[in-house]
Amino acid sequence: MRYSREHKQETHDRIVRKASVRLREKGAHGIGVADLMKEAGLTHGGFYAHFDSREALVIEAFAYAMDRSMEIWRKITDDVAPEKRLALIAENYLSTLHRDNPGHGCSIPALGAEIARESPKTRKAFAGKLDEMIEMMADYIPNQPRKAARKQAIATLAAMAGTMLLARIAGSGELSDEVLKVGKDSALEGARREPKVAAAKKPKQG
Amino acid sequence: MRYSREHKQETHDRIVRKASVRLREKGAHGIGVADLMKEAGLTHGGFYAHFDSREALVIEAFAYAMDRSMEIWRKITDDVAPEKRLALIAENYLSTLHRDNPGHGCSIPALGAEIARESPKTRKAFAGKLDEMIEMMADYIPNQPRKAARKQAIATLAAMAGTMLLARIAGSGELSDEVLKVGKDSALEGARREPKVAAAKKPKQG
DNA sequence: TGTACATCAGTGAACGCGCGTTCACTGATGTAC
DNA sequence: TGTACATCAGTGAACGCGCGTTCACTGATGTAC
Repeated sequence: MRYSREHKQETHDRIVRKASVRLREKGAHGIGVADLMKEAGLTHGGFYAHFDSREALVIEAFAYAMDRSMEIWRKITDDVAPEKRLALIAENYLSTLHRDNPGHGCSIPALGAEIARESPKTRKAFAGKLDEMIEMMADYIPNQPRKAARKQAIATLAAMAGTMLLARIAGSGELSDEVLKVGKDSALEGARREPKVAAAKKPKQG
Repeated sequence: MRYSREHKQETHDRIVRKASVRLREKGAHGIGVADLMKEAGLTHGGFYAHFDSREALVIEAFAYAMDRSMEIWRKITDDVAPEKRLALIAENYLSTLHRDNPGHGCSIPALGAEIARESPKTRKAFAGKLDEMIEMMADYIPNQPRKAARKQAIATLAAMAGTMLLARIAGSGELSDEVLKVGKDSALEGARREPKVAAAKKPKQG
């Protein structure tokens, strides 16, 4: 072999890493193979030694981005009391820093709509990671039956993603800041409220 | 003039109408000028008699789509009690019908991310319509100071758009239906809860 | 140990294709007389 | 009234361009002997 055993894997990973940033910034169709390879310090011809197609890279880059998001969540909640974790994640998520740096942020508001329109294979890869993320959020909701925790996780993630989407549409001015602020208040309030509501609901279902 | 006075305007409107459907279905970059003109029963060469550029059509088509959404909201809430309007809108919004027909649905989950990345001009046009939509939703939240109503409108719209985005990522299976259901419960609950929190003097409805 | 060969990640030109846009032209109709 | 001309929405070929993908080639390094 020409290069050391790990060399190819390292290059592959570098392409994925750089692509995951640029794709979130510019959209799933917003940047070409040649430019993505240039980001990784390579020329475009070598692309197909690493990926079957552009779409295959999009899938990998997107999965990588979702994993990174979840890793960040784990890190920031590492030494935080269980009942405060969800609120902390929401607060981090709904920051101007996140809004203004889509390249290093959550893929859902950045790429969700586009990837939902791709081939079933791509969409399913996205859906799988989405479910992982929901499960992870549910883990951060203590003192609740699993089903209720999962519901709250879905509602919170939807509110977070929707708020970020609206904030980015609004730009970076007054309306955008207002949207982020409301999203934060609403998420924090939801985190406080939901446990009681879910507990009271249970006897009602009979 | 070759055609009757209204002919050109009618053609223009037809292009915008058809484009607004296809763009929501396929994304802001998912369909070309030639195909959009074919949708309207024309050939691509005539496009520039109606629009300065493709982007100009995207702006018009998107604004049209937002206006249509607001018109639908007005229609379905027309003879409904004021305090039930927001819940009715959310219920309609978070339906499988809406999820499975993005072409005739809300532009925010369909085009939001892409348009937020376009030129400032395009993004601002979107932001203006977003604000209109927020204001309209705030009008449907009675018995509240305006500022609180606006906050609730933003939170509800964000939750609605985020839920639809997640549901479309999830496809049309179990996870997707779960997402829609949770979104609906959460929106209805929010509509019930918020007024009490904001205004303690409001009498209970049971 | 040194030498010859095999490997294959990466290069860069080239491919076909579809895109947004331009442009000379058409021909049905409005207008002038 | 009828006739000649002007208008301009719409046509379709053509443009330059960038895209994803292919391919013959390169050359540094691993391996065989």
